[in-house]
Amino acid sequence: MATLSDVAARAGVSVSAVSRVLSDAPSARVSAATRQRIHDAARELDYRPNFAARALKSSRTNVIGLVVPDVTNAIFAELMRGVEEEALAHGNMVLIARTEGMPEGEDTIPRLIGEGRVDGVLLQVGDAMRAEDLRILLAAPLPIIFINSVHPDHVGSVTLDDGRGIRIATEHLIGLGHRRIGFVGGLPRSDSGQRREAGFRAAMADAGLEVAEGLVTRLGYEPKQGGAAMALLAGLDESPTAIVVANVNAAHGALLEARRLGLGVPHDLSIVAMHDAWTAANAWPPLTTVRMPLAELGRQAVQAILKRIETGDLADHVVREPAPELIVRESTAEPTAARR
Amino acid sequence: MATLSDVAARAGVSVSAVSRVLSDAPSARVSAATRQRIHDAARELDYRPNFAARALKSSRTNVIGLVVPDVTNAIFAELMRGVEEEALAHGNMVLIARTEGMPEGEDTIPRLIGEGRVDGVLLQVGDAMRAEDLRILLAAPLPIIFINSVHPDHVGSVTLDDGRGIRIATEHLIGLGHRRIGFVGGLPRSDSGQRREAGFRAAMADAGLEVAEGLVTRLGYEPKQGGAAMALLAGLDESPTAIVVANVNAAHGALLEARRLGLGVPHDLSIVAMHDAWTAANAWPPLTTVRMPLAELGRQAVQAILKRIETGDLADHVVREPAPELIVRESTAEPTAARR
DNA sequence: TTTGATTGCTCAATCGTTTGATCAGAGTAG
DNA sequence: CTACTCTGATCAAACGATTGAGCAATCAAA
Repeated sequence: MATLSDVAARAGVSVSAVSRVLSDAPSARVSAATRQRIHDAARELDYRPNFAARALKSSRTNVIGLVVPDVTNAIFAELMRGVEEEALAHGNMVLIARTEGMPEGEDTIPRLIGEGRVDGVLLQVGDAMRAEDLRILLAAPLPIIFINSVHPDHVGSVTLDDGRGIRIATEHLIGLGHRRIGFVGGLPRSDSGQRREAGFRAAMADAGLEVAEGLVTRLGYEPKQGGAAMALLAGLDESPTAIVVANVNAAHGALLEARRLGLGVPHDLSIVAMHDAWTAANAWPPLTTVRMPLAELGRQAVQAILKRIETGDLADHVVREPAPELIVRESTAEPTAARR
Repeated sequence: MATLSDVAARAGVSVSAVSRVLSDAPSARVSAATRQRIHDAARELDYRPNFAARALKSSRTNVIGLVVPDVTNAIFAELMRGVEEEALAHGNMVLIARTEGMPEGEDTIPRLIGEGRVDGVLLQVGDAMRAEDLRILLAAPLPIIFINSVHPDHVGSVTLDDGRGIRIATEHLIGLGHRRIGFVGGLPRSDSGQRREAGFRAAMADAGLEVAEGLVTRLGYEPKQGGAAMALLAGLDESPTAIVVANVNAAHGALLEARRLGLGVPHDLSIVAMHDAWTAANAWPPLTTVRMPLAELGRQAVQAILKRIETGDLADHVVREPAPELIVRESTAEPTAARR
């Protein structure tokens, strides 16, 4: 690989001249002719700055860490896409670290921040994140932006308008004529879970409908947990005619369990889920969902962290555009007369 | 962050002594007492080597690049898990780069290799990888291991025993009594696609069954393409009673299309797919699949590239253990008398 | 013509590690 | 007592880029 001094030699100038021209430093006083020769030489040698040298000198790696619970998730995939695109657009790369299901004793997080590998971290806290890792991250002298969660002692987050998304889902069911509506939520300690449940309650209240406490579950966002919630709700004396599921992954589990129990969807039970993913379209019946601006969330998270790194500015921001969108597929319908 | 010289100062020794002790260089002649003081000081300061400085000096980043078509894919997720775990076990980190669906004009690949960000690259070639990116990768003076594909002018790959996997799937259908079996394959130019189709033909031949050419499609691994293949096969005069789908993602599309067409699975049509993923268990009916050792593939790919980096050794290797495993769910059954 | 400012560069230190070369002192052999 | 050989360290030069300081030449103003 060509170095700065190779380019300098070829252009017949000093290394510093080359450095200044190629990174067009404002303090560069270089004639147009020299400038041209430098650019030519760099192009001919296909010069690319060695990132280790640059990082060492400037203590900027142009890498941002994306710490997520689980890469498998179709939802994170969309988020990652936004993060990656925006990062790239600003000349940054993304180093992904997973927090769940890691072998015992691994130390990715400490290494990520301790060895100076990243300029900042985008953190999506999952249900099973180790408290120790979170502590280390918060204690680190490194910019951190929380994605879709807020932390009591930490300013700097980008979140979705979860309440609005769930409200749209709930209003869809209400509009179809459902009155006994259940809620399959995230874990109670989950920040987004609380916001989603609040959205559900608000929508119900606005429609003058009562929320039967037995119809609200808080088991988690995973398919298995969605299935467990479904089993719970179906076993009730007064089971719901429709459910709002706070996460599309849980909705898949719920759907599977409903089928196991012989419940026809949407005939016996309507299901609407938050977040859209390709799996929703391929489910049977295809799931009605509310699409949230996940890619935009990722993009704005990157903007937030870069701003933080460059100017020190810090803020909590809610992503409202593009607005949540109801994708009506085949898992929701009017309640049957018998069950209304 | 503490540096080597901070540690040296605290231990009352020179920087080089610290460096040698902490990276326990064989050439280090240091007394046990000094050694102890150095270790203590390092621990007290929570010293971690600055990775930029280390990379600059040793031209080793301990980062390996994982270049995949698409992170969304549940199949890659499993692969990534294996890659990540094995890399971590050897003190390496993983930088993920996506090749499909990237904005025009991005230059991730050239930057990845040109700026010295990675010690080597694990490359999963997808259907839509840009020829230019592939050319750059092959031309780069950087170790590259192909994952589940082989390249004519390149030694250094780790592949699955695709033929064996498809054979197991096919034999399952034959065992159930199916004789008119279709194949939903990958694109003809795809390396793995060819191996899978060959496995299918071999299994059929061994059972003395003929492969009707109209029953073999080669549209691709994506859900949409699986759906298109399904439409094609269902429209045939002599449609199959069962199909082997070369990829579970395509199987989801096929399943959806079958339902659209009013085909009952498995009553009218059995479906078995290669690769297992959580989506398969959550489909309706849950898909019968052949689980391939994807995580192991990832692990061995890492081993291969580290070996390549350290010793220069290069080889093409097929991952046969753990052996492909048939996961019988509910999408396969004996053919109905009427359609046998 | 001297002074001062401006232009167009180059010099050299520095970031934190690694590593070959060097060196003082102790021990051993002759 | 001299000549070696170890032992246990230190010195100093890289790696490649950035950046403040310096310097020679040119030009305008006094």
